[in-house]
Amino acid sequence: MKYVRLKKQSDFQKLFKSGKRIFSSSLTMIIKPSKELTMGISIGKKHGKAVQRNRIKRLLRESFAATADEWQGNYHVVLIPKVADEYSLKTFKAHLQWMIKKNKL
RNA sequence: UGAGUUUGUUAUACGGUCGCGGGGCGCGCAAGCGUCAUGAGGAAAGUCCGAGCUGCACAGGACAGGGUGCCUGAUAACGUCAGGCGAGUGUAACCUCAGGAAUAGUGCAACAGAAAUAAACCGCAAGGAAUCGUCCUUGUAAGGAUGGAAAGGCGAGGUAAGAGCUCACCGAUACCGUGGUAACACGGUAUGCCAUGUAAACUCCACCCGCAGCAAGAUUGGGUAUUUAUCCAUAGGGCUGUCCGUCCGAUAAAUACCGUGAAUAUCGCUUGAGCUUGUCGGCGACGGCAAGCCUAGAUAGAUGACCGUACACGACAGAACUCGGCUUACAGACAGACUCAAAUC
RNA sequence: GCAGGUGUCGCCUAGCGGUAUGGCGGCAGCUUCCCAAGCUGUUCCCGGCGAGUUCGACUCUCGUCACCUGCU
Repeated sequence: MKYVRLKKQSDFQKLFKSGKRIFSSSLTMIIKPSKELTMGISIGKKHGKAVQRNRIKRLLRESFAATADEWQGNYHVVLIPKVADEYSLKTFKAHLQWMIKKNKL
């Protein structure tokens, strides 16, 4: 399944106001039903300097692309990583799959 | 051999599979698909300086305000760089320095100390007095004490005691000569030295600076026509604080036709004071000439994941209009030059 | 990307070339049967960090670090 990047500031604002929040130990996910599957990433200065932040974004995009086929319905999705010492692709991927299965999205 | 100073270069490498950005080529009406090469730094950082570029009037004037400050050069420009001069630390290589003017003027110098720009507390000496464990007058500034700083330092002569009062040496200032483009250096002569520090206090002198920034700005975001209303020419507005000068009318509503993405889209956006190599000029910064090369351009913002091989097991860190510097962060590796110490020949 | 500002006791602040002020707080005492309130005394900073100018720097200058705000 293909997905589109979520870009507009107003879309983010809508999700933060009225979206449903799902938590795991490494991620917070905000979702809302829509016509197609869109994904955005929110990452702030508390996650480190530019190099660190870029790396987290890459890992999240990679893991979302890998799990995109498992989605049953179409949603707006925003991923927010939690602050940690180390970030790895495996944990992000596993947690995403777990969240999708558990909530039957 | 040991210790140290300094200047450069480099910043994991190679191969395979999947994935991302823009580009070329091919297919396709289009969406897109295939393929080819290509895709972060020495600091991309801090935004501390200087420019280009864009808008404001064609970028103007005066005052205010800000900056720079040994000399000569380099450069598009600079608060940068190079070479030199002076001062300071270190045995030395080397390193550091906002390094103009203090008789144009004003301010400040706490505490201590007799006194802080002004002189006499203790002293030293002469004369006088006396109630004889001292006091008064005059001379003096060597010594003591205070301080960051006390009328240049030290030695000799001199004197009642002293004092550049006199002299030698050192220092300072002025003039002259020589060398140097210059800062300045060296030598000579004179002045007994009217005299503190602070201008990163105000200030003076010389030179420089218009203001804003790519979220600048351009095209489209509605345009055109007509009507009405409001402000209005000694007004209002524009790019900065004020003044001069100069330029221009502005805003809102209704009707008719075409148009409908609005923190967006397209441009600005990467060929440039560009890079590499050679050569010539220059001590050098740098410049001239010739040949070759095209080397990210994103816009929620592209470099990652997995596997294999090698070793020193990989630091600081991610372009956002573009350059020239400065500053700061940084695991290491390699190369050049120099200094000191010890030993040997 | 660009522009501007602030760092002083545990917390909030004043001052600005000569070892730093006040309040809240902490501690001790008085008061009370006990607590609170009140009163009295006392404690707590060497100035975000590193240099320079100066006799002397929290203050002036430069660099640096952290935090905050604005432009959309």
